[in-house]
Amino acid sequence: MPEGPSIVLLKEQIQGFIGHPVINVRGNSKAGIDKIEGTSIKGIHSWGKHLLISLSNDLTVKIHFMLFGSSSVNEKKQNRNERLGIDLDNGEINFYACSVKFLEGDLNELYDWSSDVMSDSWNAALAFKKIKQHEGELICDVLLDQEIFSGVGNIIKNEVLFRKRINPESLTGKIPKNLIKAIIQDSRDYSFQFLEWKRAFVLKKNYQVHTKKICPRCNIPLIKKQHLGSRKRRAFFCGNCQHLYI
DNA sequence: TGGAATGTTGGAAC
DNA sequence: CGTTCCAACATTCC
Repeated sequence: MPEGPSIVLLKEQIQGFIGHPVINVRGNSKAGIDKIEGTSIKGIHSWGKHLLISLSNDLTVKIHFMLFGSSSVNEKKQNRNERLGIDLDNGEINFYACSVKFLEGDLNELYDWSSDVMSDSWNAALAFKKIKQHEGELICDVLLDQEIFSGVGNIIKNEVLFRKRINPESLTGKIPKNLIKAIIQDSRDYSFQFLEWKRAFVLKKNYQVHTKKICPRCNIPLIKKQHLGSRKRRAFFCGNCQHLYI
């Protein structure tokens, strides 16, 4: 469940555990999860693809799902070992195949919430400033930069570039400023659209280009590049209606 | 059915 | 010493 909106959805689903005591801690994580025992849940936050569970002992559990991670709330997955399971007095949350780490100290010092496209504190003007430092990079790489667009993943990248009609191989510095601003705006708008489609279990059927073969605008074959950019991620795009700026 | 993917880190290699 | 490359992680889907 890797991209930012999926983490926001999970965060919503476990809000009811805030303020509740931990009854038992399970799992094969080597992060020292016994530190969770005897605490209660103080708060639940997210930053980009990070799920952050703050505890009453002032530690925060940071969950990152990487590519394959998953979770289940108030049930266990069959035939799977939990990486981390937390039993509360009103339910349980289980995490599988994810990275578990502990953070110490004030989250506000550790995270810049204004770079999270899903955050109330999202700052589009700041994103624009940061992008100026990356004008020599391809736009497909810049959109995946978690310091600029925290929470944007490969699906959101492909869909936003299609929606804004920009070829992923475009050189960032050559894209007109108004279009850079449009990309920044849509990275947030589309992420919230992604959230609502995911919530309604209709995300995948709403992909326009990601994993698709035909351009829904031009009705011609899409281009698929397997390892595009310095991040070497899959790109799906239309060579006709997505303009290349070089 | 096997290969690849909604991702990141850390260490080796250059 | 900076950068770039690669393995590792480990599950689901087509």
